[in-house]
Amino acid sequence: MATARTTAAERRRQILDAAVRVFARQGFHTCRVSDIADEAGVAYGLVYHYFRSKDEVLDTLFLERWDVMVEVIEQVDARDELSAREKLTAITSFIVDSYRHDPDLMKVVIVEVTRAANTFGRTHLDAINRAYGSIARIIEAGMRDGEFRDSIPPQFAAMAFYGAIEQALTGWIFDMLPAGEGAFEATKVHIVDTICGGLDRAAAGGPGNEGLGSASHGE
Amino acid sequence: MATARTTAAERRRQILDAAVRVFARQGFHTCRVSDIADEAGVAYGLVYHYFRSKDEVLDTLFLERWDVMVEVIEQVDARDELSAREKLTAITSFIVDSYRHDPDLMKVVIVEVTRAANTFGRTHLDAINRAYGSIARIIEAGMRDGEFRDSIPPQFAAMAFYGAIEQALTGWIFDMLPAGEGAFEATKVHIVDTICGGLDRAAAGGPGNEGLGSASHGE
DNA sequence: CGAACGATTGACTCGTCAGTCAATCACTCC
DNA sequence: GGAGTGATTGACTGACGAGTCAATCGTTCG
Repeated sequence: MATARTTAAERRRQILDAAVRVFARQGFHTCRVSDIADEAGVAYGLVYHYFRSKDEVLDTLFLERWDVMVEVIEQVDARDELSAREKLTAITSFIVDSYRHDPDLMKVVIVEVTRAANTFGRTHLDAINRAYGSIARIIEAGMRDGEFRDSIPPQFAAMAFYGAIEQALTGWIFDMLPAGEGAFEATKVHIVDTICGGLDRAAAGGPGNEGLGSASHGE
Repeated sequence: MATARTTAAERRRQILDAAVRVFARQGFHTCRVSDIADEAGVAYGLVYHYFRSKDEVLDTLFLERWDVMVEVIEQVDARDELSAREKLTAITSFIVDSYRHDPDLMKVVIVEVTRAANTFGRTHLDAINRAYGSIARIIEAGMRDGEFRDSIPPQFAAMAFYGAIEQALTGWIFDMLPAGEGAFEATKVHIVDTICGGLDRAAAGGPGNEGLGSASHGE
């Protein structure tokens, strides 16, 4: 179908997309390669024509997404007109929107790689650390400018910040936190508000800046 | 050896302790039951004399520790003389000290169960949520008393708080954060400082209360 | 001493998959 | 048309590891 032709790239994508659904539904360790093939409507062996191993499928999925994220973080950092808090807001927005846009993929990235650093993430620790590092740099700059207090190590603050985001997504993934359209925007504000409230030199009062446009999306 | 007698309870413990070491070293999914038996210096089949399955070994390890933690959290909450911030400090202190006291066990609890909610944690989601709930209640009370701002949902704040702790431990586990004796006490302060700074109604300035004694320990 | 009973042993069974590969198909180009 | 090339198929293999179980050991107690 679809014009006598299905390109190699399309087939590969088809398998990757099926893998996302299967990993999200059954988990990486629990599913069989045949489940991926079935979901993609493709023969077992074809998966091995496009990927060296089951691991490589997950690796590809993770890196595809993570690289986009790291790049977005770095682009955000480069926008000199933004305050540190606005930068963190933009990053939060991008990640939450990534989840809104494709919850299955983010579930796989987080549950199977990021939060599974022993099994898989070990391979990707560098990639993960690159993200932490970029965030830490934003926070550090904020401290230098006097926007943030400097009594907390930037590296730790970055982990707390990213941790809060990941925690929110995890809460949605496992139904521990109410999801739904409304929750997304509200949570963005809460994340930044919680973390920055603790970083801001001045203090108190309501949330700082809201309604900042989100960073442009991946695909 | 050891006086003709090794009681059933001791043997069981011996196997559990070996399992902690093996799980911490190789990961739950990667290790074989025979690895546990070998590490314990015991025959393969004996593991099945004391436990129904490999899973039950991990379950036991997790619940033993988690139950202590939940109980400590509830005890801390009951101490009316403490402010909400002091309660959070006590909880942070307990968890960080748990890691200091037995890093392998905490690594297993966090990496293999808490952070792997898809595989295993699913079974333990209730237990995990009980902890979040107790923390949320402490934060909610702090809001009622005017100690904390009430613009953030307590449930979310609890996740951010626990998330920051877990993130710090994860950082130590995977060498992403400097560990070492000094780091433990400093990190306790940073965790509470980061989160409460964002929760405190008033603001600014240095960390609030330091040097609060930690809650009494498990065993 | 010698049942009796639980602790202990480790070889074995049995199911499960990841990965292989020889065969077939479909398209292109001469 | 038909040879060549790469995509596609799915039965098969080989390894691995959880859990079983019949046999042995050691202690206790009559």
